[in-house]
Amino acid sequence: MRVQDEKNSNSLKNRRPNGGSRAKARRETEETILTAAETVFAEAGFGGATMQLIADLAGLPKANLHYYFDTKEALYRRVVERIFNIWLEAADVFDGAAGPTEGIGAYIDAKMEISRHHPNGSKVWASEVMHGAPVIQDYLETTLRDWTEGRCAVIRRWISEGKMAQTDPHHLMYMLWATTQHYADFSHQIDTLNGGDPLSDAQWEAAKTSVKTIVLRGIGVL
Amino acid sequence: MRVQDEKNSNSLKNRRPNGGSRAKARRETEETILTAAETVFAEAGFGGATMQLIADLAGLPKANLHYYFDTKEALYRRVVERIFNIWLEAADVFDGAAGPTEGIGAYIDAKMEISRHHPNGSKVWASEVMHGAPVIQDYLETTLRDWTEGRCAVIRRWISEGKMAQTDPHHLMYMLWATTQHYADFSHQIDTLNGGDPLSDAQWEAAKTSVKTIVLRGIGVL
DNA sequence: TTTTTTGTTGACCGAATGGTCAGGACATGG
DNA sequence: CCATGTCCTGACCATTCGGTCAACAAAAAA
Repeated sequence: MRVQDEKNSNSLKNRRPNGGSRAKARRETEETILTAAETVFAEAGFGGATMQLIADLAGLPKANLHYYFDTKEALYRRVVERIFNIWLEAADVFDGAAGPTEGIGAYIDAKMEISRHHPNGSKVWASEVMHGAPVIQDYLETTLRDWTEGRCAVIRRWISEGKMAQTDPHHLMYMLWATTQHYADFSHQIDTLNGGDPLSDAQWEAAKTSVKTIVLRGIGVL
Repeated sequence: MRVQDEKNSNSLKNRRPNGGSRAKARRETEETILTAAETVFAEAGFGGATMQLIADLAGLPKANLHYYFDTKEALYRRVVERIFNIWLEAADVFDGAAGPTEGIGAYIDAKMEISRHHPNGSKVWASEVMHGAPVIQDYLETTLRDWTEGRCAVIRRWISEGKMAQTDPHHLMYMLWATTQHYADFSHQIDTLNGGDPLSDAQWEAAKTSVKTIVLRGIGVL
């Protein structure tokens, strides 16, 4: 419900715009489908999304989607994996930081940027987790768990070194995730409370500053 | 996908357990259906939920659901409205507070309690907003907007009275919503990172304390 | 009791959906 | 040129879903 009709206009795919190789064209078509799928899954959820809707948005016949992705669930899985990887990239800025001011501050900035530029991905991820992670449960139990424990260890070290206040690392992580991703997942609500307009550049900067200020002061490093 | 089969066991509804009035029985049946619907909508999303699944969980024939609620969308709307009202109740503790320590602290406690005891409701709300609020857009533009502006005015007053640090009220509200609702919406992820177990009583208390500590210190009232 | 209103239900229907398939188009390699 | 494998697509199918309906049961009203 929503996802405007794209049958004859504004499709993501212009047929054969490249003289490139077969493999390249394949990769581009896959990317087109994945992007369209991400949008539709984000706007309608897995159950509400239809292959026809995705096909229309991608500007391809429905049967073509099944040539590249066997099933709706396989396509969905690829979309979620794609997001998960982008999401993990933000970890880089966390690592190698001298202390919480730099590390957590940069992490907030990075996550806020992702929320701004990949809101659909964030929504699909949120929806997947909310529904019990039927597709990516293994990721949660392996990659995410390891990643989380690693960062929590860093936080604990910062605490023991007196670089920040005594704080439960897990709940701090949850607060960071929740707050930053909120700007993607609840963007519609935020826009509505902003008079119906998306946040401007300045407002995004203000958001980042507000989050960083409260969190960093909240862990005693301001 | 999920929502275990409840066709022959454990149904929410025991047929005619009351000698009460007609109106009372009606209210009870409606409540049974609404509770079942809330669970199914939370676990499967609007598109993934089926009337049959809700009927099975409620222990009623599907046709009976349509006697009480005309359409799936009408039933969904009632579920969302129900949640919205519970969610607004938490506003009470915000009002009449002498200052941010008391008001915001109590608000966090109240919202955390809701996340703990109405996780399905919170998930349905989150899902609705994430998908662009097709059903409750009017609530966002009227009730929620008014409510938000009211609290922001209070926060601004506290700031001008020197009771808390200079803080953007909207972004503070978003942080409160995001952080507290995260414990409901992402409970599956949190449980997974908790070794697969739900948070214990003590862990819930620790969560509340952590959130309150960081936020209150973050706005300069600790 | 009889009548009327309210509640209950299995069977059914049209529409939509995920997925299939046979055949055609097209590029590549010989 | 032809042969071959890749890519594309309209038409089609089985299943499922939301919703309807007519008949039935139960309670209230008369």
